[in-house]
Amino acid sequence: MTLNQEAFKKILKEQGLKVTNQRLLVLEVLEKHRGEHMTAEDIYELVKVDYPEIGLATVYRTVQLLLELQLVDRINLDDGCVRYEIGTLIEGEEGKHHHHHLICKSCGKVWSFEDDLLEELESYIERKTDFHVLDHELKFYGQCKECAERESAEKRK
Amino acid sequence: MTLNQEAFKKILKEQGLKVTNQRLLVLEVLEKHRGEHMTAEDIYELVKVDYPEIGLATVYRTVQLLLELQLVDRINLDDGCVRYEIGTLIEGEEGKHHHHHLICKSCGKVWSFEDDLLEELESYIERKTDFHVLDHELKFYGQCKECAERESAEKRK
DNA sequence: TTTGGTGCAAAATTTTTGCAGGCTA
DNA sequence: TAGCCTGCAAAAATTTTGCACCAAA
Repeated sequence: MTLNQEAFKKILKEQGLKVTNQRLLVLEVLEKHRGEHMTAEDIYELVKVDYPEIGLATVYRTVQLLLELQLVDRINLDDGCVRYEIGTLIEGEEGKHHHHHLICKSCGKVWSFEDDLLEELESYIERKTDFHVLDHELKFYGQCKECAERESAEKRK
Repeated sequence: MTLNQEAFKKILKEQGLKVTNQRLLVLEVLEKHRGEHMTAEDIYELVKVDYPEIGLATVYRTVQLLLELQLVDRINLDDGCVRYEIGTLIEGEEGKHHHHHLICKSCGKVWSFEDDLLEELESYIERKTDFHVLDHELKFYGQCKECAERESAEKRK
């Protein structure tokens, strides 16, 4: 049982929510797959290995809960399903420390990109508009090295 | 018949595609609602006013086509449906000139925000990684002025 | 014991697809 | 006329919901 799991239990109790196996297991799967972008179905399949009686609806309800507790981020990679990724808050770091996503239009693979430049843009928005920024999501679409090379090789033929 | 419609016809013909009423009407609706974020269903309802025999499947197929021709942008406001917005290319301006979206977490309203700061970040990514950036989508989540005021008024009670 | 949580199945939503017929070029 | 395009309906895919039962506090 990891420290994160203890922290999660504490958060649940503080919110008057119940600690259940299903909730612990969903969080555990997300933690073990940190940095991946998992659909509800992905999580469901992995939890089922240790806990076959879990239902898909519970996974949906649990990720919704984790989202509200701000323990996971929701990402949409435009492939028709919503994806979830564990956040950094649970590790004790203060403040959100998001990364951006680079999505290859050819093969669909996704890379992460760390950057702080948006803090600047967020404070600019706060100054210029009446909008209070809490969070952001930034995706770059383009082409990865492999696909660029493959396509230029195909052209040369 | 607007100039844009003529330009669109030309593009279709250049691509060996057929000019149909349905395609012209979908584009026209998107143009008349420039700056809005329309679902396929929204477009369908509006086209039906002038052309009741159109089918929803045709709208889906047409926005997909417009996307491939880079005449519209796809946006996902995390409300469960994909939205489309006419781009700026069709007006003759060269290069993409995207705007970002400010999404209020309380009321769901969406504002646009013009900015060029991301060009810088894009070229930084090109330098630092093997990824060739073609496009981006940036969303800010937060709270609009009205919702912030309403919530602080509710607290004071 | 009480209340919230879960599993299951059905429903709801959004989007895609197959096919026969229609329209553009 | 030939083949792309369309409308319709069915299918697919994802997510939500109702309800009876179960388990945590």
